[in-house]
Amino acid sequence: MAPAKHVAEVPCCGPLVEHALDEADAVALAAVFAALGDPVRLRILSIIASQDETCSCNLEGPLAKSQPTISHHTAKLAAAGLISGERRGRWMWWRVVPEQLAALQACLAVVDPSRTVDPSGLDGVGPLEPAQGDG
Amino acid sequence: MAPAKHVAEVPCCGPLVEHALDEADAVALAAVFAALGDPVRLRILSIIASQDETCSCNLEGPLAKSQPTISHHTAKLAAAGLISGERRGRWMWWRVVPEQLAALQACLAVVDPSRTVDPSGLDGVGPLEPAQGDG
DNA sequence: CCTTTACATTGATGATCGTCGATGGTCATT
DNA sequence: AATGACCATCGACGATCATCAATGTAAAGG
Repeated sequence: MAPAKHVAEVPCCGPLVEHALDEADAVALAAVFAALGDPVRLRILSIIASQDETCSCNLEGPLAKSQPTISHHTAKLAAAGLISGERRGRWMWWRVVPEQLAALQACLAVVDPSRTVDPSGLDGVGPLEPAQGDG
Repeated sequence: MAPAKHVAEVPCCGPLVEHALDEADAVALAAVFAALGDPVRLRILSIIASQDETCSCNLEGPLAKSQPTISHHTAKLAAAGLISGERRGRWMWWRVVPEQLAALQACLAVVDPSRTVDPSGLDGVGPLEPAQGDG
């Protein structure tokens, strides 16, 4: 089958705080985030990103998933444009697409200080404050 | 009873390329990304982020969704720690949690340029056109 | 206290997703 | 050519999700 599956694009090249997202853009962007919304895929991406290239056969072991499941998840990540696969002999080698991750980062950019946001609230914004209130 | 809900935290304070994600961390992180994996929630977050505070009543109109649906989505975003709600009189006011977005950004941090990323293979993949002035 | 307004919750339904077993195709080896 | 190894796809099942109608709960006003 042709590997020319539709690769999801990140439509929001700027922070989403600038303006309300269009519906079409929201659908496209949500598809990319949805690809990250699974623990198995997140671990796959993590494993691939931690190395230069990763063979599919190296994913089944650590993730304790069957081969079709791994293939399914890698296909989803590839459709989201987060990884790109290359076939070397019998093995499939995956690598991350840094540009796509960078694009997601841009979408998650919070409002800059120049914007009219109460500075007192953003002053102490640094690491993650353990503000969990379950108790 | 609403505040008793467990607010998801981003366990991965560093880039996920550093090492393979643990399963528990992957589950927690995936929950946050899954909250962003829906177009409606993405638009809700966008609308809230584009303003200082947003009333729930201002969301049903632009999104063309029923009130329970909006409430459901805002609750999910709040459970993911992406927004935080405050009740002022009869209205519910939502605002983003910049720390959580910043934490997600950190997780999406790609490997720094010093690492060996072959740009030749990424030349033709670039969905991101740098020509995005947006202004 | 009662009415109105606004948000949260419940129950139900249709759709999507994650997972696996089975099958087919492609490449390397013999 | 035959065999084995490896990956993608298909079909199916169970689980989760998104959505809405109806109802409950909390706050503001007379």
